[in-house]
Amino acid sequence: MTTGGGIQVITRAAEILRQLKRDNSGQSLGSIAVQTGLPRSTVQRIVHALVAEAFVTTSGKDGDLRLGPEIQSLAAAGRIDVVSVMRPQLERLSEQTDETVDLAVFQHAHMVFVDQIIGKERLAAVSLPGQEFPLTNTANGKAILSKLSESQAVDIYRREGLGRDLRVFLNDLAAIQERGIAFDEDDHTDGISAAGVAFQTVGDEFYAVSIPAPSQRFSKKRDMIVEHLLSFRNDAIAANPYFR
Amino acid sequence: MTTGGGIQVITRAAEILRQLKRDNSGQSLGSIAVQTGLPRSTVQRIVHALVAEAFVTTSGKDGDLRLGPEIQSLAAAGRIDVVSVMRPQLERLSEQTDETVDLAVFQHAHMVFVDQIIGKERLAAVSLPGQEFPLTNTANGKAILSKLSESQAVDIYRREGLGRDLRVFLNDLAAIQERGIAFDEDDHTDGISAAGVAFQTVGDEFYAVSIPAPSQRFSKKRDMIVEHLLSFRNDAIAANPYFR
DNA sequence: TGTATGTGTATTGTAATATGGTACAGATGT
DNA sequence: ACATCTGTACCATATTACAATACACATACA
Repeated sequence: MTTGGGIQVITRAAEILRQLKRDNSGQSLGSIAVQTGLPRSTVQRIVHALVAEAFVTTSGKDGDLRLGPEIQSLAAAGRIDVVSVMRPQLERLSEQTDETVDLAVFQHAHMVFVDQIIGKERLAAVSLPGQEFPLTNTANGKAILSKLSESQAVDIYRREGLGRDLRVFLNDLAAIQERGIAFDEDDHTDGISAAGVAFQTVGDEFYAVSIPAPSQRFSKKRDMIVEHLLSFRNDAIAANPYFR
Repeated sequence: MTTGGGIQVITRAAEILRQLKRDNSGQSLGSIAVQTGLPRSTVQRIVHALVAEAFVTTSGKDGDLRLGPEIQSLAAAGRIDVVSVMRPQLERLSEQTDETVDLAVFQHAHMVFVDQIIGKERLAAVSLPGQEFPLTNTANGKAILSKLSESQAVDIYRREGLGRDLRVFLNDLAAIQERGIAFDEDDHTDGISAAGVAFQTVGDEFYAVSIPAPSQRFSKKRDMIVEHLLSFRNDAIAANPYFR
């Protein structure tokens, strides 16, 4: 897929690894050869080299090639700290809108706040980092739900069991997917509304950024907040190779 | 002729990646060349190829090579499910000891139970998966603390603030490190004692396996439980390349 | 301001290196 | 018994990776 980058073996090794990423349930040399279009003997050589480096594992059995432990180890060392990476961007967003900005991560079927820039016009109720929130009635929660598979979303919808109509809920999610932004209008907390956008890391962690405000003020600034949130998504997220 | 694994470029590319793993704060071509003993121009070629595959990132500035996003992406696909991998081993452990076996993960300065095999002699109080526990007064918690850095351990000790002496606590951890096993004797729950061992994944997640039992029975079976826990650590953990 | 040493980049002749066709030994399942 | 899969091994070939060398540009030091 990727354009040739200088060294043939490495391009091919990467192709093989990406092929394993596509299906990591245990492939054979032949399977990889067919899928990548490489000669089988070539695949064999390269795979052997990758196994020697623990980038690929051959768990004993036949036709059983998977991504290996060294990749996990490298990933652990290369993991970026989303909070500190996002910090300056969130501060900018807060300045632009003059509002509080929240960063939350999706974890164990919950939303967890992990960072917050407090706006100039301080709210009475501020959510503390570490605090957990539901997904189905918050802006950032719904933003994330719209990025999950429908079955996952429905699971969470059922678990949180707020007495809404499933079809209305799914329509809502569809609209969020289309616009790329979610809203909470006095739903989670009476008198507070919010808008939120979601993104995911290449490591498949889900994050959401939301801007809450007293509903009166929110409705006045709504268009402006939406605009800044969406351009934030372009500048800070779409531009960063670690996010999607 | 070939060192280590078959294909020279791949061996070298892996060396370079491991060098970046060692220090991912942004290295230069020259630095990598020196550290790996490879010619600078060779390092340049290989790094360029790795950048083209997004295994390495060059964040604009000079001397700024880091592990890239594709590694995170591969790691996400190759991540193993510790619970299902451990399940059969834990079942065996439960059969061997005739006791309940718990698996917990270290998360956000807490212990979280993620799996449990209920022993034949059922306890009255069973901990449910998902439930959180402190570290400083549980067997699996202390087992994990003994694998963390001293500063981390002390942080958690302070946060959980149970009224013990810090020096006694640190001595306890040292003993656990040495023996590889931790104990809780009527400490977390009166009448219940437990033994626990900890391990970590190559992705640097920390897990612990513990065996709790009513204190009377525990003291009778203590040696036997210890023996099986330790050999479990050899068989299931030290033998698995994903763990350490 | 000159010198030294760092950065990344580009070129190029050489031979070492990866290549991939071909063949083989076992499984597995038609 | 045949077809088709698995992984493994060999080895002549020239494609391929190799690394010395030179360059443009920063930064630091004296």
